[in-house]
This record gives sequence, C-alpha cells and structure tokens, in this order.
Amino acid sequence: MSQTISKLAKKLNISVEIVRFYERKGLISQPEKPTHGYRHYPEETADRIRFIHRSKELGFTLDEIGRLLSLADSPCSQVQALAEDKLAMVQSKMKGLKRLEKALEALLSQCNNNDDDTHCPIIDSLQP
Amino acid sequence: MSQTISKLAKKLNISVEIVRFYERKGLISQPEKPTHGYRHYPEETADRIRFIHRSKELGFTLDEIGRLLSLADSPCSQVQALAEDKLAMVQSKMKGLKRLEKALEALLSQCNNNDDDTHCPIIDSLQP
DNA sequence: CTTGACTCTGTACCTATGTACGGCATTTAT
DNA sequence: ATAAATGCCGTACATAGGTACAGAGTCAAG
Repeated sequence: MSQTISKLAKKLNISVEIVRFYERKGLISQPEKPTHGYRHYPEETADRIRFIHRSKELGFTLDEIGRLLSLADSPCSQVQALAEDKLAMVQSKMKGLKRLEKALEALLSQCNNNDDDTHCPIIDSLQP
Repeated sequence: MSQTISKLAKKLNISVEIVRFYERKGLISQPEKPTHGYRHYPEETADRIRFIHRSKELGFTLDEIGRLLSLADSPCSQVQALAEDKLAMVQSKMKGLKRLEKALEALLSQCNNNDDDTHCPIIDSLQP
C-alpha cells in the first residue's frame, strides 16, 4: 500500500517539494524506490510528516524536530528536557512582550494627555 | 566627541560589520566623514543602536524598528497611531505564545504522571 | 619611513524554511 | 502511440539578520 510522492503530498496538503526537502533534511528517510528510482511511501511516512507539522506548530524548529524524532525511543526525561527548554523560551519571550506592552500603554496614555499635536511625548520617552 | 566605527562597535559589543549593516538598512544614518571617507560617530548613534537592540529583543524586526525610529519627527497623532499598531501586534504575538505555552505545559504534565522513564508520552501525543 | 592596525566598498556566504524551475526520464490516459 | 502528467536531480531564489572576505586606501607608533 505505498503511494507516489504527489499522492502523499496531496493527502497532507503540502507540496511535493516539501517532501523532498524534509528528506534532504533527514526528517524522513528515502523510501523504497522500486521502479526507476521513483519514491514510494508507506503510510508511516504520512504519520511522520503529521508529527513534524504538529511539532512545528508548537514552535519547534526542524532541527529540534529531528532530535525529537530520534528521541522517540529515548527515556522520557530527555524528551521532557527539550520541551522544557522550549517552554522556558516561550515564557521568556512573553515576559519581554509584556514589558513592551506596558511600555507602549504608558506611552499612549501620555499622548492622551497631550494637547500639542506637533510634538509627541512618545518620542522623548523612546530616547535612551 | 566623535568616535571611529571600531570604537563604537567595541563599546556596544557588536561587530564593525553590524554597524555598517544597520547603515545599509537605513537604521542609522551615515555620519560625518571628515577624513578620507572615514565614519565618525556621535554618541547619539550609540543610543540609537541601543534602542535598536532593545527593540529587537522584544521581537521587532529591523523593518519595524526602522518605522519606530522614523516616528521621531512626526506629529503626535501619527506616532500614536503607529504605537497603537505595535501594541496590537505585541498583544497578538502574546496570544500566540500563550497558546503555545498551554500546549507545552499540557505535554509536560503528561510526563510528570509517567512512571516509565523508558517511554515518553510526549512522543505519543505528537504522533497522529 | 615602515609596519601594523584600521577603514573603505562591494560582494559572497551563512542559517532556516521553504519555493520555483530547467532539463530529462517515465508513467498514464486517450 | 503519443501527449500530458508525474517523477527525478540539482540548483537558484526568497527573506531576515547577519558574517566574512578581498583588495585598496589611511592612520598611528616606533
């Protein structure tokens, strides 16, 4: 029950090029190529690509996903460590954005108390 | 009180090339070049680059930072409008990160209920 | 005055994640 | 049997944000 690259791509709603791209990146392995070098994929490859896409949505890079995939049979603690790193990164980014949000809100409130449209207090605040 | 490009770069702990790169991108203007085309920077350039770096840490692209910087001589109402755009962008970015955080936390909580270190439930969750 | 440290411009290269295309082989539909 | 579709490989391009030279000019110390 194997399928050509375009069938696979269509099923996953991605381009044929992306399948080959993932192969070049080592995320999926080159399958059996019975007739004249044509790739024929088993259903597991589709699963693997779905895994890749889910992980991508969670903010993992393709490199990290490669590591995740190779950890598939590793102790839970290793996988956990990777996810924890990612979580820490996300949380630190959020902290920075929260700071910025506060700063922008503060700036905007200064504008609201400003009668003089020719000069903006935001600019003064942005200057170090 | 002007300084050469390498003095500036060293003070800011960045490479000389980056200073020129920012110049090419229009983020800083080419300064006075009194002797044979050598750049000599006033202290404001250092301030400007510090501003760029702070903004970068908060997830602004260089293009966006360019726009922020160009607000300097605009009427308050324009500055305000752009700041509001940024605020909306920041909030939307935070929303995305929050979703990610929740997803990662959900994965990790599965690990914590897992006695079997030889097999990770994260991998199962990502599997279709 | 020579040597070594800077500086200039311009271009090429790098990573990440693809996208697109040229040129040729093969398979499938008519 | 032939034309269209699909496949292959290799390479170039795109974006963002740099990084690294090459080759030539200039400045500063001994």
